[in-house]
Amino acid sequence: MANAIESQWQEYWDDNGTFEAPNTAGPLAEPAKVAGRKKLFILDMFPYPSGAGLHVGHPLGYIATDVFARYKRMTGFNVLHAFGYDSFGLPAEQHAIATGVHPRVNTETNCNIMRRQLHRLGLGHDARRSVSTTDESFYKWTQWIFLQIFNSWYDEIQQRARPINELVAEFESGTRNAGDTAWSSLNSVERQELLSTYRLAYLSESPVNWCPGLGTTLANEEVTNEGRSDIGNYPVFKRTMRQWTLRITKYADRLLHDLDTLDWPEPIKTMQRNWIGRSEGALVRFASESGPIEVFTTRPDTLFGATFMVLSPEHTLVDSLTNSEQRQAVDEYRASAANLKDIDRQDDSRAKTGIFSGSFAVNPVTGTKIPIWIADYVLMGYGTGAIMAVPSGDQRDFEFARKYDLPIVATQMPSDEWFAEQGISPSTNCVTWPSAYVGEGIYINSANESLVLNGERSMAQAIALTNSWLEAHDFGQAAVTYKLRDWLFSRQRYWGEPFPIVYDENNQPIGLPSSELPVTLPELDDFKPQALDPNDNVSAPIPPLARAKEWVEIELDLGDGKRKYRREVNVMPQWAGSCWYELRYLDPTNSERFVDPEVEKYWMGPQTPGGTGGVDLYVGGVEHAVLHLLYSRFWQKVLFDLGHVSSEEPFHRLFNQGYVMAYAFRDSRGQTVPAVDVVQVGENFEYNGAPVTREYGRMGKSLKNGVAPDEMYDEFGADTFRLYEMSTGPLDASRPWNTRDVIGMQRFLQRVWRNLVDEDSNELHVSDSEAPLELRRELHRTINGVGADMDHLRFNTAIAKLIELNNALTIHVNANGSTPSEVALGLVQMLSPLCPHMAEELWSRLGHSKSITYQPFPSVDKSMLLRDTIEIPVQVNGKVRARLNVSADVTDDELRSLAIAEPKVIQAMAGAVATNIVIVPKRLVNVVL
RNA sequence: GCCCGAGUGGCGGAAUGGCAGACGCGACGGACUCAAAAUCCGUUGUCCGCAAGGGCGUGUGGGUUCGACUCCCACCUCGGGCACCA
Repeated sequence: MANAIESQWQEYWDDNGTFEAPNTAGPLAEPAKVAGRKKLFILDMFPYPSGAGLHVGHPLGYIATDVFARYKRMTGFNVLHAFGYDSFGLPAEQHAIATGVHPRVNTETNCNIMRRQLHRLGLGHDARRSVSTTDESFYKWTQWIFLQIFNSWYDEIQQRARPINELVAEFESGTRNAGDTAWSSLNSVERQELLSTYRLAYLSESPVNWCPGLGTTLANEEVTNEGRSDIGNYPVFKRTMRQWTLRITKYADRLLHDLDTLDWPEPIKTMQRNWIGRSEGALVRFASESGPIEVFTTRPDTLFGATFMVLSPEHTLVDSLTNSEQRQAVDEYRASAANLKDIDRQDDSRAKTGIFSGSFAVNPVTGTKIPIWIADYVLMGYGTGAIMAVPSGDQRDFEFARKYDLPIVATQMPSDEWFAEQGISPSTNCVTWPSAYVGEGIYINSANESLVLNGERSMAQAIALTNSWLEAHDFGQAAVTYKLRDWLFSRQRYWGEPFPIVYDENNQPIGLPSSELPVTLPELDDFKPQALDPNDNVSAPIPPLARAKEWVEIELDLGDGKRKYRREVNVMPQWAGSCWYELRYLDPTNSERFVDPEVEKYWMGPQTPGGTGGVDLYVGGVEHAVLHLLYSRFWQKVLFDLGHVSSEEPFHRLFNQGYVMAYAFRDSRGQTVPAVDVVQVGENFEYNGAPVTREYGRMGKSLKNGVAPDEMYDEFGADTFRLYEMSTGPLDASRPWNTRDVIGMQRFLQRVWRNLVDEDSNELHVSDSEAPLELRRELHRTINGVGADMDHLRFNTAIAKLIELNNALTIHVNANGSTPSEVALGLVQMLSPLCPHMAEELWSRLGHSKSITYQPFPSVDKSMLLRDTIEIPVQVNGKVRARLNVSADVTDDELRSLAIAEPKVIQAMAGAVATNIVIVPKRLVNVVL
């Protein structure tokens, strides 16, 4: 019956707009419906519409938010729950390259498949509010927001983004110094170049994975372990390109501090804090033949121990510092480092490698000439891309010094315990220590004429002394740095948002006026990039949009007459749309603004004065802990600073659902292959006849191990499937997929049905007679427990409680032939968030003409939660030896005397005397011997 | 490697300092049936024991506590992320 009932109620909900949430203003306004209800904005991390459609991992979070939304509607909230598609992205473009079918066609097909699969689940979304990031009416506003960012700068004093025009005005009026040259004497190109050093969106040279054999740049995921392309197995080269970058680092401190205001899982906050990676220390300048080399160090107090310097292979000074003798070796080393993945370069267990540049720098505190080395364990993306190496105080520097026989000078005397742990005597020369010493210790070898650290002092004091010395002698100053890097925002692809940017004849980027939006993607006949010689690492990469010549060359009047311009040919990354999509759900059809301010304030604004606003519940996978969740916070803050939104944070409460896990398989190159096509051969697994290795991980497109939900609908129906997904564990835990277990939830629903409806006659057997006291108490205990579980998203235990109630009801029905109506009504109401179709059907059969959706959740009669007698375990030395059945209002004294009189307790005590009797009132007795 | 999690019966899990194994799956036994399916009733951590009863038991090793799945330390294994999958 499930399929018939479910499609009937889905049709009813569609026809009646059951889940449409009223707005306060604009086309979706229904003020009468808004009045007197608190708002609740519930959000799912929207999916990428993959060609494989939905897999059974997707609905875990979607069902959970739907259950929660339905529960909250029953407790009086105006619930906004909408759903959209993050539909730009790599797979659609790859599909287009392979088949020649336009990504838009493919994307629409995939969206429709997913929409159908989700509709079949009975999710209560407001369908009017669905958006796709690829809709022109959507990405028009993604481009508009980019322009807001481009046309802004970060005012360090006010600690907020401000329009770039206000900076220009300050330069013009002279209230702000433009730098070495006065603003008035700069030409227009120089002015633009100066402004670009302030803009929150700017161009920089950044590395890409360039694959000439495919004629395209590749995502990290598309590069194999051996540094070749997944498709075609061609060589991949790391090289730099001029790309858009967003100045997220300006927000590092606010992104860090505002985490404290959020109701997010603590581990996610920790991950974001670590990702932002704030470090205090000093910038120090070392003189060299090629000018000063600046390093960042968290330990300026160890500067006397800096016996060499190390530059990242990508450092701009490497060329000029390399002498002719070392030239060839350095070039070879840089080439090999270029082909390493960053993730491997950060592997501390890897043997250190490096090469001497041939040049020296001067340690500012000792005046000593120290060699400058180049090594890949120093990364260009952190600090200044160069370090001072203190081998006695840093393990990586220590290993490097030992390998290349570089000098080691101790600046702190380790503790005796440390020497004991290392198994060496305190007189051991630091050159032969087994490892570096990191920690507090008496300073030694750390003094020059004007800076003396030697002796006993705290690290903080030594750092402060060094920092002020550096500043006084113009060698550096205290500084804060972050691991967080500015956000590389260009992709050399087709299927993304075009930038609303054109270049003038001076090659200066110009933001288009809003009237030019949206900048739509040009049509292309062929999505295949122009392949080159696989080893041609010289020719420039040509992004797909660059081949649309008529689109690229454009004539515009931007206020100074018609001129020729050239469009930006990169596109935005997929993150762009997901940075603000939740705002568009609020006002999806607005053509004047990205969202009506009044509507935005209602759904996103702070609910209490001084409170934090944002989405009330955001549910999604923990894999988004740092990137998506940091990028969208950044965009929200820019929009907030510019006065476009009323909440400084986008997502007030975050909940991470676990993953549905499944086996996945990888080929010899480390690339995943589709799990459905893998065959087991004895103990081993093969794909297309080649051996593959098995692993276990999150179901999804990356691991190619999805299982479609459609067969669940066919075999069991949506209600059973929903219940199964919610019952298999706590929402935040991952769980393996196991079709075999689904039947249990179907049996449960069938038992509920049979308790209310006679199978033979199809008539209700619900009676008006009162439920006996014990059954009524069971009902109210269940209402109490299920309500609390629903509030805390503990749907698995809510379901267990409902099963227990129904099992008790079955015993009653078997004895009495009918279900008391109070139990029938309560059970159906409690079930309705979880299995809404069956609940609607039973509700209707129980004589109600309106949907159960807005019926109040049953209320608890507190007097029904009492029990007459309780069972108290009695422990002897922590082991349960007996149980007491006592009155529910038993006193501690009664428990004590009953416990020690119990024969099994006396036996377990074996004649010994109790030294203590611990009594937990009305719960437990522990006799301690 | 670094950052963040998780390890409990044959399986998914419950219990957040107080009775380990709720609830479900599976398995086993019984009822119904010509039979099977479905349904209903019962048993089911493990070891010793005919039983009564007892020993052991929440990844491993230590610690705190009257009492630890729960808190602390170390380790092992598995999962998520590591900036161009999203």
